[in-house]
Amino acid sequence: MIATSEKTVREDKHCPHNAAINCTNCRLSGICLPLALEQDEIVQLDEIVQRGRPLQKRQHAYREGDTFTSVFAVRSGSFKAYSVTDTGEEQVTGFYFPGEIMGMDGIGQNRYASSAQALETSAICEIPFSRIQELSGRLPNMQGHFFRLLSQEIVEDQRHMTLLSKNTAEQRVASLLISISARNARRKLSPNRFRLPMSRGDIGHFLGLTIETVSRVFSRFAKQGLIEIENKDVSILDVPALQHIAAQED
Amino acid sequence: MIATSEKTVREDKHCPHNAAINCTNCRLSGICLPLALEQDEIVQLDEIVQRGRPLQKRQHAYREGDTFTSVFAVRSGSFKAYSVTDTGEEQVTGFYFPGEIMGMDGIGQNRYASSAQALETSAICEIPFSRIQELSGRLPNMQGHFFRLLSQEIVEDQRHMTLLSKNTAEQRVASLLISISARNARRKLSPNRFRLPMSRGDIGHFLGLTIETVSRVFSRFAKQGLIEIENKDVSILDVPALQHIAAQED
DNA sequence: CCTACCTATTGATCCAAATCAAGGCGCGGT
DNA sequence: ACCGCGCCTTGATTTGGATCAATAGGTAGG
Repeated sequence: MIATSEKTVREDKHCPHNAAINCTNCRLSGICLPLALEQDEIVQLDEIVQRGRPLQKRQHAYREGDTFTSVFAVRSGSFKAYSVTDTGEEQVTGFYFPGEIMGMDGIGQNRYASSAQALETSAICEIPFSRIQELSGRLPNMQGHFFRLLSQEIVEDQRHMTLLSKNTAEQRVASLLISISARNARRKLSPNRFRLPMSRGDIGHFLGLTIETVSRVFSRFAKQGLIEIENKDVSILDVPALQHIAAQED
Repeated sequence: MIATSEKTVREDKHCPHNAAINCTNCRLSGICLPLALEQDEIVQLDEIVQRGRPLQKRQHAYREGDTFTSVFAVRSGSFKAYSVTDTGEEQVTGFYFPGEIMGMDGIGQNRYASSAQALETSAICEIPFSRIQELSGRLPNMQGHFFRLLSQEIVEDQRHMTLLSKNTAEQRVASLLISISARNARRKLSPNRFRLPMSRGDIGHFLGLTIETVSRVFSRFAKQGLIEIENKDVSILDVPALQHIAAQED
């Protein structure tokens, strides 16, 4: 009932990464599911959340086509969600960082519409959807929070459509850097210096660009003094300039 | 509490288009909200649905930035949902036909993320979201149906992202024709002969193409004998060929 | 019925990013 | 420490669709 594929997480109380973690003491509670809940409601949520052993790089939390059972909160590390087209090309539909919820595209068809793969060693919280529905029936805050979460994903996807349909390569890359920077800031990490967990290819498959174009844009930004980039480590030197580019001004 | 903008629909019991319409006898009940509900549940839904006078072409059901209050079911006619970028360009995020629900992008931020404009004289059912939440708390079917609706919109948006990022102009246009054809079939209308309610520009703004490219692709399809097109009236002559193109085979 | 404007078609040219191609270098494995 | 394979960068060339441009057709208003 819980496991969906050979690589799904399993309980493992002995792993130090899992010890004594619950929603109440989790440092992500301010940006994750508990956000909208009262203290006693968080306790109820906590009871249905299943915490597994860490996933290694390239392991999947779920796969496109698997029967939908749960949504997943990222606790540490990062994921890409992607689907594969008829011609075998990969479309990355999103990146997920700690505190963010993935897997909601599976609700409608009872199977996941995308696969979620760890970009580095990562930990997740699995939340069985049947329990969420049950809880949502009793707790209006929970129901409202989930409606909002789903709606926000729609809005983000529509923004991404606009990016893909209207923006230049430079605008797309700048937008991604700004987005990752902002999400880091939300988690009290440096917005100016971070490591990109995904490959150039992943970025290209997300932004609708080839790997060569992504690479060239990074080089150009570096040459212009907007960023420093060495491999996957980025420093953003001129945030306003990047924001300016991303906002397609001029 | 109900009205959101100067152009929002108003009750008008004298309009023949509205007479004696409710969810139980509506011929769209098989594809609209009542889909997942029991008979007595439909009656409860019916009580919160507000039916307005028809909207004329170019009138809006709601506008980007308006405070979110309701979602809308299309009863007749058609709509485009669109948002405007920083540079004033229009991105069409979707087309809505009878039986389909629009406005769900407003839930997350309490304001609509897009505007919905009638492409022809159209009628809508307004459903206050606060009432939906309340009803969803009591009726698990209703809650489940709404979760599914939201999730399906995510899946469709992600498919559209893939279209915008990977497909050629011909594949995009073929996909749209197939999509409209399939939605007509669902409403027991001809899948082979229909009128496109939107302009070439709207199609371009939806598919990430210029108006010229859309026009050229239509001409090319006509020359190849795949469709006949005269202005907004289309006949699809070779469905399998179009599906083949849309599925990006070859 | 005519006029004026808006929408669509068609042709010519241009350009941003894709594709093709060739090294370089970083990292995991032994 | 070294090897080897993928990943990344950079350069040369091509191309699909954008842009620029001109005309035709449809329709709402007078």
